[in-house]
Amino acid sequence: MRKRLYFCTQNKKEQKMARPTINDIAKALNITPSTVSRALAGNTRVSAATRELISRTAAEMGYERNLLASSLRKGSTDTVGMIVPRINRQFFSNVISGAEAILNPAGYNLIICQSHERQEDEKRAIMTLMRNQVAGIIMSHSLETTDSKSLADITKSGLALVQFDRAFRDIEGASVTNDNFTGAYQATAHLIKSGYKRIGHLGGDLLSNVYTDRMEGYKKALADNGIEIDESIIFNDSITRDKGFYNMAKALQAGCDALYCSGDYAALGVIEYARHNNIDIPNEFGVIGTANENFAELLTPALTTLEQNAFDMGNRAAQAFLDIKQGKSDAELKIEIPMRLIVRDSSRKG
Amino acid sequence: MRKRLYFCTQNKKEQKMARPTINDIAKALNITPSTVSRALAGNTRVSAATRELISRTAAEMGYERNLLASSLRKGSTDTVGMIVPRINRQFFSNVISGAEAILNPAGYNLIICQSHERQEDEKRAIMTLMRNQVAGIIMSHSLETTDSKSLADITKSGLALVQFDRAFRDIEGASVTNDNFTGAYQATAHLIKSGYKRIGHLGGDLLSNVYTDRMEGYKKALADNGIEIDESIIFNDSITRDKGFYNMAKALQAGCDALYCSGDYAALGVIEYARHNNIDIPNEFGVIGTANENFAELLTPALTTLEQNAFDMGNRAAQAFLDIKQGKSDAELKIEIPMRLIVRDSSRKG
DNA sequence: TGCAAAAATACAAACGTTTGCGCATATTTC
DNA sequence: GAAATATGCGCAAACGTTTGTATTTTTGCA
Repeated sequence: MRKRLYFCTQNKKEQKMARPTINDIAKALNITPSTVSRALAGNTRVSAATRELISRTAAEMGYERNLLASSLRKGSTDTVGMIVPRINRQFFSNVISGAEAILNPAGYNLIICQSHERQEDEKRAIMTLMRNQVAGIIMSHSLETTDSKSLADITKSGLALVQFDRAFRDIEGASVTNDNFTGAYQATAHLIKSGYKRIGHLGGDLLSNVYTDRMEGYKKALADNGIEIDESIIFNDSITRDKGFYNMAKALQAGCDALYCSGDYAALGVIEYARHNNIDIPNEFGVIGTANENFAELLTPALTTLEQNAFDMGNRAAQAFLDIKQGKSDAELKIEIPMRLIVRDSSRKG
Repeated sequence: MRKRLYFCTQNKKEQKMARPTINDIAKALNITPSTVSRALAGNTRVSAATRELISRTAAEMGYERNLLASSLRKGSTDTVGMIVPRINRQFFSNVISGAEAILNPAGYNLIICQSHERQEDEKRAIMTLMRNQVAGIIMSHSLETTDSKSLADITKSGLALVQFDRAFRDIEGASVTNDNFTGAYQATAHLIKSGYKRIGHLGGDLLSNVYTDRMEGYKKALADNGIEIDESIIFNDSITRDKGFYNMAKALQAGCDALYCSGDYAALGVIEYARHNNIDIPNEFGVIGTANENFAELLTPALTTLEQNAFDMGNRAAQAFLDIKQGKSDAELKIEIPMRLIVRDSSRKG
């Protein structure tokens, strides 16, 4: 079998040294590895004196616990997996930061995977995470993922699952979502109150709860204000900048004087179309976006938008994971976060 | 000792089942675990027939290799660690994506840590990654980290190290950086050619090579064009929006009519100050930023900026890691990427 | 001083893989 | 037809921990 390189006290200066193990420490002190292990774990079964001695020599030798071995033996890891569609979206990277802010202090580490909005990548990510024996998975599913089967497999194999933002409702485990319905309701109501008369909607893919909920909120606000719903000014699958630009033209043809958009990028397209065609926002036309992307406040006019507090969502998703580990029942772990309407120039009809 | 839950063929429907191991597969087929292991690894020492049989039943039983055990035995993992100051910065998240695009197909997984620009967090991250036995570390050090000691420890313990963007030059291992000097030179030269006469500089912390190089490039461009360097219009430690706003006032007092900024956020502050004070950009005042943040093109006026191709940088950093694994010498692995000047309205003097 | 109880440490198995070696059986070679 | 080679698989050790149990040492107390 292979030989082990034993820890050597710098016989050549600056030499690369094999990492010392608890066995090396044990050998150096003429004790057994089990005592070393217990000592480093702070177990009181080993005397304070040797505990001190051990941790000192461990530090001297530059010992670092091998988490592979440790986790293998213990049968559990302190790693949680996180799957997001894309890491380079303001929203998702902030959710990640938020989750990290809770999980790191709790002793967990994060391993991040991207699905790139593809179901296949998502499945691969789930497999990778399971193979790495993560303690749980926090995820927002890809847009391609329309059935919840692969997510169900996660909980079935005993892993903690927390869905966030985009969540299947028929799945056991925790979920943290925005209250998209109420948010969209408020945004639409704000447009009505501001005096816009014919308000359209740029929505997203209706296979996702996120977008159906927003559309429903939009419709309810209209209905509650006695405005008839006109399906011809509801444009689904329209959350990109291009689609926003394109559908703004259609909305204008249909006589709209305002749009509630399910995404800031779509709203950006709307503003750009208006700029190109000398349409005065907000006086002639009102726009509200969703997400509060970092550019929203920087546009001219600054974009009114529905904020989804990403960092907070990450916090709560992480907390939900910890709660599951503590044995809280799933029922208590379906969390809805209110959205906040940030009113800026793009909806201030003067 | 603890009992193992053996794999059970769904005695209750939908029951949570323990993950099957190669031992379970072996038992089911009345062969030994070693054969199973070899079969699943595609080893030709086991016959094609049994190989087929094994991989079929493995699939049936829902077997997934336990990477903890595998890596422990093999003495190496397929995980590489990545440390960035903040994940929710456009630049860093794109570098991560770029690295992932190379590493995933090569069979590696990424574990991401944030230093939050704090040296302590960075050290902790390094420790965590080492404990997790990563195959290498790709990182951009925190601004607080002014000596390269903790980075040196990485290579000393035999890990592959790739620095990107912010890199200590005295460290063995690979590095991928922007050609900040030439980039800044070009940006400044462009301002000169556009007819601006008194060009100042909003720089960053001079403890970082990134910012000293940019300042040197700026100075060289002035010198090459026969313009005297005036230290009073060089503002260091000024890469935030606030500082940009604040130092724009000072630059104006000092008679500047243009600024080359080491960051888009600083340039944003400059533009905002100009807007508040009715200063016409670009006619009265020229601005160039650095980074091409996503908002740069959306500002009014659109911001001329020096692009640092983050995705490409991630690609190359990952490739450098793979090269190290292949045994390429460090000398070949000091890579400089050219920057690209994207000319937009903010520097078009009319 | 002796003896039980308590404290400190040692022993050994186990986590799930991988892999060098050995041992059969099957195939080739002269 | 015997010797040499290939093929297919099993055995057992090892990776570095953790932990239940056993053993030794120390302590307290009569």
